[in-house]
Amino acid sequence: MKNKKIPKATAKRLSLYYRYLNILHEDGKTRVSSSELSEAVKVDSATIRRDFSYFGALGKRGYGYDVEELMNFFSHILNQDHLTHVALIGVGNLGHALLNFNFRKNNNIRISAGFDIKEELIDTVYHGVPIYSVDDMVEQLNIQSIDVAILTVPADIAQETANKLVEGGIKGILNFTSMRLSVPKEVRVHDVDLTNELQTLIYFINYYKDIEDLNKANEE
Amino acid sequence: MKNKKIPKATAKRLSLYYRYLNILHEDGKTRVSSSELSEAVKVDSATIRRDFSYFGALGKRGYGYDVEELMNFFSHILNQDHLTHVALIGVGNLGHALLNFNFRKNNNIRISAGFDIKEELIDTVYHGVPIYSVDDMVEQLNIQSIDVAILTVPADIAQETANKLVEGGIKGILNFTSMRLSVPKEVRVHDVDLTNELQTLIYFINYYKDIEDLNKANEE
DNA sequence: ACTTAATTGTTAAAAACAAAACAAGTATCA
DNA sequence: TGATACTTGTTTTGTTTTTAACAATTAAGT
Repeated sequence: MKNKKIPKATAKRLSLYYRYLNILHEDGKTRVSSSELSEAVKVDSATIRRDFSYFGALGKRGYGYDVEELMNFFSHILNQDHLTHVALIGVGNLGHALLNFNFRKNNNIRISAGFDIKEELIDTVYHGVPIYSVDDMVEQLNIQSIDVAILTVPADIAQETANKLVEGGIKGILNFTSMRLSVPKEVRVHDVDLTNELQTLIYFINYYKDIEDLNKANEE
Repeated sequence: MKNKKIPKATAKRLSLYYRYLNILHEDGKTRVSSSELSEAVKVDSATIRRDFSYFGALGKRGYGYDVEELMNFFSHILNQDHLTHVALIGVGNLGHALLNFNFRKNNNIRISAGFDIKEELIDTVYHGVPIYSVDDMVEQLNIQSIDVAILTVPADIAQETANKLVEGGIKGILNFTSMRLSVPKEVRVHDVDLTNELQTLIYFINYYKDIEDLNKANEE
């Protein structure tokens, strides 16, 4: 297996490309150019071509890319043929929403276990997902050989819960808590920081307003 | 008002810094060094100092930063003294969770209106937030002078809904849909792509596994 | 067959970002 | 007060990412 180094920035766009290729395929399109795709995914066409080229010559000059071929290629790259079992830690408001969320539209991802401390949740089944006690978490993670966890617990127990996840042999954590986690370097953490996203958006809006004001002021 | 250009990457970290400064302050800490903060927020200490320095000399050599002073400074930068009204478009599973989410812990953000098409939701109040019909959205956005929207509608109506938001004078959209939106350049969109986040995490996990295998293979 | 228009893959340049290194300044303590 | 240890702010260096530009190639039409 060829193993050129794929830049992080490129890797983060692969899933997006794959999704839009699926849409094009469903719409019956057979070919697509980098500039067409660029309009859809809002990524510069040169960046798209560059991204694709890390995986070899996938298109044809003067023609573009074959939608189905490219889709199948990315399907493989993104492990669509292998089912990844995911655990949901903390079945509160957000956890609940994520259980119901369309991850299953991607048939390579399945939330196969939930964990919580609330007695009334333990040993129940939500949306087809059994909920266990956090006390049994390390054990269950091992038994079910789960290696990805979605963390949606309160901030004050985020780190200790992460420690247990590591103990349970987890390889990746999608961290929705407001805390930054300390984990061994072989465990990968992706932060989804909703408060930060919203605050940053607001900052940018105000910042750009200032810039516009400044531009007006500079017309002297 | 001084208006040096703040790099995008720096801007995205400001809210995180602010949050941790608050935690330190609550814990009664009066001073903090860049290396201490670095451990907490998982950002290189040099990057922290560089980030801070865009706003001037905020610390003291040989001492560090005064927690309260720095916190107040960022509070101002992040518009904590000004209430931003936010609309939630689409009160489904995820929307529901976000209504209940702790944005109100930040006293500068308030979700002040929800919009949906489901008759049973319209004219009700969830968690203190009134839900309106999407038909009245443009009107209400104007009346309530809301300029930020959280978009949690199904993919197939994402773009048309975004168009209405633009019509309603929205300045920023936090986009939870799986679609990339076309909006005028003065409107800012931040994408929170949950499927992408999870897929990317899985990709990285497998990718690094490959790298390790490769390293072993290369021991020849 | 030839011409024209289209589009890739890649090279080169630019921009953005991160990290290392260190001089300048400050605190602390004997 | 002087010496030592510490920590910032900034300069320099290195890395990553984006974008522009264009030669090479293909498709399609005449």
